[in-house]
Amino acid sequence: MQIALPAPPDFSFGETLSAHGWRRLPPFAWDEHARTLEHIGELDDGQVARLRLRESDGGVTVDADGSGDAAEATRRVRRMLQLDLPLDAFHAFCRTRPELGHIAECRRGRMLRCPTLFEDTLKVIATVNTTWAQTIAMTTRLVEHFGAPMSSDPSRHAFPTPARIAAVPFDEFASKARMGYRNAYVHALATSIAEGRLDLEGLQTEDRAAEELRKRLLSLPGIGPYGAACLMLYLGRPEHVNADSWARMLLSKELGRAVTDKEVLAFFSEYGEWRGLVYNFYAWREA
DNA sequence: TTCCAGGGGTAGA
DNA sequence: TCTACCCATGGA
Repeated sequence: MQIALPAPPDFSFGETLSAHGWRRLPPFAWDEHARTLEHIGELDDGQVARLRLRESDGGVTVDADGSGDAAEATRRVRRMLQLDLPLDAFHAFCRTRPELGHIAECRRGRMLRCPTLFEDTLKVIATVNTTWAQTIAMTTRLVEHFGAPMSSDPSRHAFPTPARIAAVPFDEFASKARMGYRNAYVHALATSIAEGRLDLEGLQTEDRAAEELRKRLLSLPGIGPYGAACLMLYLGRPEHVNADSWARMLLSKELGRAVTDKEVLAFFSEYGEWRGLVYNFYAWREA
């Protein structure tokens, strides 16, 4: 099955994929030569489908394996590429600031997301207080041990659903996932969703105030100010800066001294409602 | 051995 | 609201 998805004129396939490291985390696979992004996911009906995305004239072409539903494939790709995110106001703001002009010029502002908020959330938890190599290793173990295999190629797995993680006893999950103290966060999160006590995906469809959304995200196990800011950014609410060790390092380099998270936040406060996006696409991030 | 990496939870002030 | 401390894991 092939689907041609039109994209808005301010969309850039390459910029969206390179906005952060998500394309290097399984079950994403990026083919640099073919400029193709692959993702394997378990659909609502339990089927495991592989989506292959590539840039095409005026948008994106999606090749979907298996007999999956075109509407669901489309919905997942639109979420992954943030095709429904309006960027005109952000780009207009960027054009008023010399240091941000490159963002509008290069059509930056969208960030690759996973097909579900659950997958994004687990990956954010896997970036906390660890190295990027460990993040890749933890994510790989989640996919290989707990994700549903593809019927056409059982060596390839989807990202695990909450139900699949919740079905595994905690000790077994911890010994296979090896996520350290994050084991408890991930298993508790998956279990609360699987048991119907938490509607995580519902958080993104309800029209709630930014602060209310932030409170809900902060209440999730393993999600603090950094994680909540990341997830809000992915949900199109960029009014918080996901101050990480990279931000502290770069700002301390610029100021010639050690800086705190608070100083990082103060540095970007002038960008108001756009500060989260500005931070992620600030010129120094290209270095 | 010790430190620490794209922080979070908790206690105590 | 802020600080101090601990936290599992694995590489340097």
